[in-house]
Amino acid sequence: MPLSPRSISRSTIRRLSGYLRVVEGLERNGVATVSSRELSRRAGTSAPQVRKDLSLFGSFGKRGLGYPVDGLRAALTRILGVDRDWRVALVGAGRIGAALHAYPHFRDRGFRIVTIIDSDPAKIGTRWEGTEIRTVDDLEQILSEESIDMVILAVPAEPAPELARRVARAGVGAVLNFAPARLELPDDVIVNEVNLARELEILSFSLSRRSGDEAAPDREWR
Amino acid sequence: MPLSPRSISRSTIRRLSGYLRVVEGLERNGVATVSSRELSRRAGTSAPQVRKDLSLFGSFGKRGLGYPVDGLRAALTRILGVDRDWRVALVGAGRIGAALHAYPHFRDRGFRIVTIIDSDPAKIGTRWEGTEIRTVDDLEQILSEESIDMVILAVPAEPAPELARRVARAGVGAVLNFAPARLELPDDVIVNEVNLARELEILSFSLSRRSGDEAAPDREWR
DNA sequence: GATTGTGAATTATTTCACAGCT
DNA sequence: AGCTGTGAAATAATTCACAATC
Repeated sequence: MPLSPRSISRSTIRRLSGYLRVVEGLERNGVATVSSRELSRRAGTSAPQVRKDLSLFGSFGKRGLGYPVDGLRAALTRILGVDRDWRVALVGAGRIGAALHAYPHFRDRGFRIVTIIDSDPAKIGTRWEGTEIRTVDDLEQILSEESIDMVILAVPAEPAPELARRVARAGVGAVLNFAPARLELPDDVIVNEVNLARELEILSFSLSRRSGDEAAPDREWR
Repeated sequence: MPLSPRSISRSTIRRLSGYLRVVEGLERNGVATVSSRELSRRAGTSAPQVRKDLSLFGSFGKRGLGYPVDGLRAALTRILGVDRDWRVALVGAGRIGAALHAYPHFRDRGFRIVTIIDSDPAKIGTRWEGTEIRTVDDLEQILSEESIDMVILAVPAEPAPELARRVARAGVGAVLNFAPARLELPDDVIVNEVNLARELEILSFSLSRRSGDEAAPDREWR
């Protein structure tokens, strides 16, 4: 029963998030307990994997019975740090920014977009659902004054690395980057990347080797 | 020099996509060759990793010199299957759908959104940049008539699993799922999930264990 | 009888280190 | 001398299997 396991892999965190989603669904349906087998089925992994993942953080189940749904939901919420609200700044008020700003599941999870920042003079001063769009010129000041915990960076690739550096310098500890550019930030800033084109490339890769590629000579690639 | 390596991990594919992005940038800057060291630095991985990843598909470099940028770009484009156009259907014309439809990097990569499908009667018949929004009632017929290769599923969680089944039944081989729901599809359909809330949860998890958690007793989670 | 929690075994992935070209 | 390509070694992740518990 490790209190703070030394290091948790990103895959494990992803799965924990999946378990939380499943367990919330079960709770809404009034299910009282769930076995690792059932949970794994619904989360798309294996039962031993579920038990191993959870055991990294404590002992939440009862042998012979399974896991209490409410207790597990509470534990996962706490482990993932979503038992509190987080102050989020949206940097970039383009189309992706707009979609993210309106995304209901962020709010449901306690991710509160409390400020929006953009560089387009036509947008500065306008409001999205009551939240004013402010100028990127004041980036550092806004992030610091608003006690921002995380930044969602939804800007084009070109300005992204420099903006990310400014965000980091303002003391923000975590960045979710939607720009197709690699951010080089100090180790104490957590960066998570979402590259939308890459997700389609994975499909394209897999589809490509489906049919007729068995005999492709590698000479073709010089 | 394996022609069609048996199985390639998802991590490897992700990295290949990263190498392609880097190499395209180098090419635009007129760089002729790149070493595994330089490439790894720019892609955020290690030099042996780059060499291992590439060697899974062939031998693209020259000892003593490095990799020719143009040849490597061509090879990666081919490996990832983005040396051709793909016919993509967007299912779900909400805000996320709108952002994805306008996303320039999809088109740049040959992912052509040739049809848009929604369930909202108010949207059916209207057009986005010339592409008509069609009714989900005709989903199967549209996907088949339009020879759709991939579907981007940008709908709420509730209808997602059933819609995905219909997409699969229509013979589409790949789905990029933005709905926070797990899709259960036959093994011959490739599914890739993007869960936006999860990406913030990863940040939240990491931020949470930054400070003051060393002594948290696990009793608190019962 | 069912199911967890967990060390041990297995499998997968990454890194090392060096022979072989340029 | 510099750098790739790759088997071998090391590390990480997953699965197994079973004692402990309900």
